[in-house]
Amino acid sequence: MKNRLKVLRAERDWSQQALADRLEVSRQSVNAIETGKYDPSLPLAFRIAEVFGLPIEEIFMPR
Amino acid sequence: MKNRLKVLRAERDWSQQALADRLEVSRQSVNAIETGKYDPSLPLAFRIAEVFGLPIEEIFMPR
DNA sequence: GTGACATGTCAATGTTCCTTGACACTACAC
DNA sequence: GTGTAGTGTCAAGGAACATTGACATGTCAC
Repeated sequence: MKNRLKVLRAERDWSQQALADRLEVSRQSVNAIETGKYDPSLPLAFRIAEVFGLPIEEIFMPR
Repeated sequence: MKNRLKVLRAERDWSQQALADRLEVSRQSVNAIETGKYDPSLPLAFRIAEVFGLPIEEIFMPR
């Protein structure tokens, strides 16, 4: 699962910590998802989509 | 996380086993997701969306 | 009433997600 | 140089996801 988190975060000039705060997860979780160590849970994916105001499909994509 | 799996499956007249086969997961996993025991992983949610030809947001919803 | 299918659920096990706490490195300000 | 912010990564633990195998129930055809 690839994702556009890093770009979306950069567009908004948010640090990993700032995004983590908005998502109410740890900074390590944001970093792990961004660097592809694992995928977010579905509920977290929904929160990420909400924070960025985009559908899940425009943030995450297979492969 | 609520979901419309049971209805979507009924519309297509698929058994839980038939859906599980298409998703390449166990029947128990389909049942557990349908009955709300837990949420699917993000990759599985994508496969579910693909199988039904719908965006994730039209199958799963918060609360 | 026996057989086949569909569904719900349980136990036990393994993997993945998410946590806290820590350490290293870079870059930039002071 | 010292301090601070940002990022990447590790270890260890707990919570959530997914598995196989099994058993119970109900329905429907035959």
